[in-house]
This record gives sequence, structure tokens and C-alpha cells, in this order.
Amino acid sequence: MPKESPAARSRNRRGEGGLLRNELVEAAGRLLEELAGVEALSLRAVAREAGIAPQSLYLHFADRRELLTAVYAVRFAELHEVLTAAVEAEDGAAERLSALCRAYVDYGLGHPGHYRVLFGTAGMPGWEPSVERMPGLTTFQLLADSVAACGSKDPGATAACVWAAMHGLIMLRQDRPSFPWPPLETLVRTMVDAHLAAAR
Amino acid sequence: MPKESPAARSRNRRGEGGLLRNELVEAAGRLLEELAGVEALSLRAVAREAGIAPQSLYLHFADRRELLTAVYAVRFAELHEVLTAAVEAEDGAAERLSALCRAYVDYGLGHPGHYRVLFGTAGMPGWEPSVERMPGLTTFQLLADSVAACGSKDPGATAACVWAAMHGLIMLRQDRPSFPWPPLETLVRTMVDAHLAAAR
DNA sequence: TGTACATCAGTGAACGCGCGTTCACTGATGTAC
DNA sequence: TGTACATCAGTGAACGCGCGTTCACTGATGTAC
Repeated sequence: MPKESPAARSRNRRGEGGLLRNELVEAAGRLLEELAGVEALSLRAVAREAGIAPQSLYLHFADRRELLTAVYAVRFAELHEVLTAAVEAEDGAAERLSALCRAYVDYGLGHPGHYRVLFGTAGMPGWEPSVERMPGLTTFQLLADSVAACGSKDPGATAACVWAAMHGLIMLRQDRPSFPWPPLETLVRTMVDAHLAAAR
Repeated sequence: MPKESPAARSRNRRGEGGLLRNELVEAAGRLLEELAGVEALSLRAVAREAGIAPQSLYLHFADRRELLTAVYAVRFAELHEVLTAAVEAEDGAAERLSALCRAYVDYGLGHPGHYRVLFGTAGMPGWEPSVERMPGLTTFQLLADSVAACGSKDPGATAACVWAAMHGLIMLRQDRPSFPWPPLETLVRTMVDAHLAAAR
């Protein structure tokens, strides 16, 4: 399980070297499925997972930071898609907001490693998520719109609060598993209901 | 600033070797003031900050994990004290809850490094915060009581929600500084008001 | 159609770094006689 | 009061590890003539 057979990978054909780039991002994704966050994505670990020599990574990324940026972009797109689908599946404003929150929290708890790359990234050596503004803001808009549709007086602040609450839920449940947590459903419902109550 | 003059520290007198233990925890605290989280607290960095050789740390701690545990305990006591003081300074139930939340968020944003040692600790190599249950739960009780006093139907779930919301606020504001955050006051008030609204 | 050559996808070997940890040691200081 | 000794607070030197990164190289494959 932990080791890849060395013969597993054979060199790409000429002109198809670019394939390795995707293989690397996928390898990083696999690592994140079983391990914690960005710190699991050492350049060497990713290369190992992909079955190539560490220095081959430099054929497609200028340095480790660029690799992380690529992983970040792919994962953000994934999350955005999940959230969009969740919102579109419902009709009523409150239902849409609930569905969005559920989907977000489910993603975070279901893919802890991926989630941490997206949002649990601080003081990480050589990794500044200034890139996130672009994809991040349009995704946040999804939430802000849902909140606004529920009649909140200050959708910006409320949406930020909801985001933070979901983030805290995801992070704390992972980082403090020994705490006697109420069921996830209860927590999400309590949180959403509270902000809905304030909106009315 | 970064370097300590090597002559700064002189050996403790006989029988006072235990002083070094405190010096080390304080050195760790100093490191956390300017740096991120647990990962900043390498055994060697702490020793450097304290002005001793790395291996001298083993005179007082069995390994790095034990040092982190000591730092954790001291910081948790500090936070608990801050929160208790904040609650006791107010009279009305809603005011007490608000004050508690403000104090918590202020601590987290005012001492990011310390806060991250307390709650931002996951997948950290060799650090399992099972110890936290003891001090953690009594501190959480402070919040649960404040929430209950406000008339919440499910104080446990609501308190957990509030905790998560504050945690998320603290972490995200640090990790995503480029996001257009509403003022901190607004966020905390929005969050507390929402849960108060749901309680009524 | 055959061959020389350029290109391309990678690898071999090595670098210096900070890390946690171990082991043998030093030298000042208090204590027993 | 003087001295031998044990204790104690530390240090010197070294270990193996994984890391990011660099440089020179290889060998298969497509292309030009």
C-alpha cells in the first residue's frame, strides 16, 4: 500500500511529457486523501507517489510552491463544483443555504487533506495563498447570495460568519476528536437556524 | 533581535536546575509571539531562544512532545484566566456571553502563535492533544453556562457552534488576510446576535 | 529507404540544511569527614 | 577549618533522517536529408 512498484511507471512518449504534470497533481491528491495537509506534500513525497525521481518535478514546476499552487487550483475548482451542484439541487432560499452549508462541511470532513490545502494554510513555508482571491471570491459569492436570499440585513457579514462557523466546525472536529461533539447535523442546523432566525 | 548573545545565560546554581524548565517554556512563549504555531517550536529553536545547547532540553523533558505538552498547559491556563475574568466583569447573561466571545476572539487574534498551539494542532508530528480534555472541558463549560443563561434550548450544541464560529473566525482571518473581512466587532456581534435570536 | 542528428523525458549523484536524539564528557558547587 | 568526593547543570561531538534544489548526464524517439 505505501510503496509503489518502481516498474509501475514508464516514461511518457515524446511530446507527451506534459502528462506528468497532471500525474503529479493527482499523486498529490492521493497523498492528501490519507494524510493531513500541505506539510504532507513534500516535493519528494509527491515524486515518490508518482513514481519518479524528485528532480523530475522540476520539469513541470519551477519549485515546490508552484506545485502547491497547481494542487490548490485543482482542488478549489472541485470544491466550487460540489457547492454549485448542492445549491442548484434545491429550490427554497433557506433550503439552498442549508444544502450549501451541508455540502461545504461534508467536503471538509470528507476530504480533510484537500480541505486543509484550501483553507488551513498558514505560516506554511513558501506558500502564500494570494492566488485564492480569484477563485475564492466567486465561491464566497455563492454563499453571500444564498444568505442574501434568506433576507439577511447584512449579507456580507452574515456570510462571513457562516463561512467562519463552518470552517471552525471542520477544523475543530478534526483537531479535537476527543471532544464530546454533538452530531454534525445538529451543529449545522443549529448554526444555520440561528442566522435564519436573526434574518427574520 | 533574532540572536541572543551567547553570554546572556549563565548556569543555574546547584539545586536550581529546575529553573531551566520554566525558562524553556518562557522561551517557547517568546517564539510563539512572533512565529506561527507548534511547528515553530522545534526543540532546537527553543533551546536556541533559551540560550542553551539542544541536548540540555532533555534534562527537563523526555522528548519534544513533553515540552509541547508543558507549553500547552501553561497557555491553556492563561486563556482560561482571561476568559474567566471577562465573564466575571459583566452582569447580564447576554453581556456575559458577548464579553466571553470578545475575549476569546481577542486572545486568538492577539496571540496567534499561542492560540494555534492550543487549538490549531492537527496532524502535528508526535503531538496528540488528549491532555486537553481536562482543562479544555472546564473552559468549555464557561461558554456552555453563558449560553444556557441566555435561554438556549440546546446549550451544548449552541455552545459548540459558538466555539466553532469563533475558532473559524480566528483561523480564517489569519490564514486569509486578503479576504475583504468585515470589522471584527461586526462579525462577533452578528454571530452572537444570531444565536441569541434563536434562543428567544 | 537509411542514417545522422536534435530533441525530449527523464535519472544519478550530490549539496547543505535543520531536525530530534544519544553518548560521553566537564567543571563548578555543595557536603561529609 | 581543610580537603576529598559526590552531585548537579550543563556542553561537545556526532548519528541518521528527510528535505528542496542543482548539475551533469542518458537513452529512446521522432525528424531532416
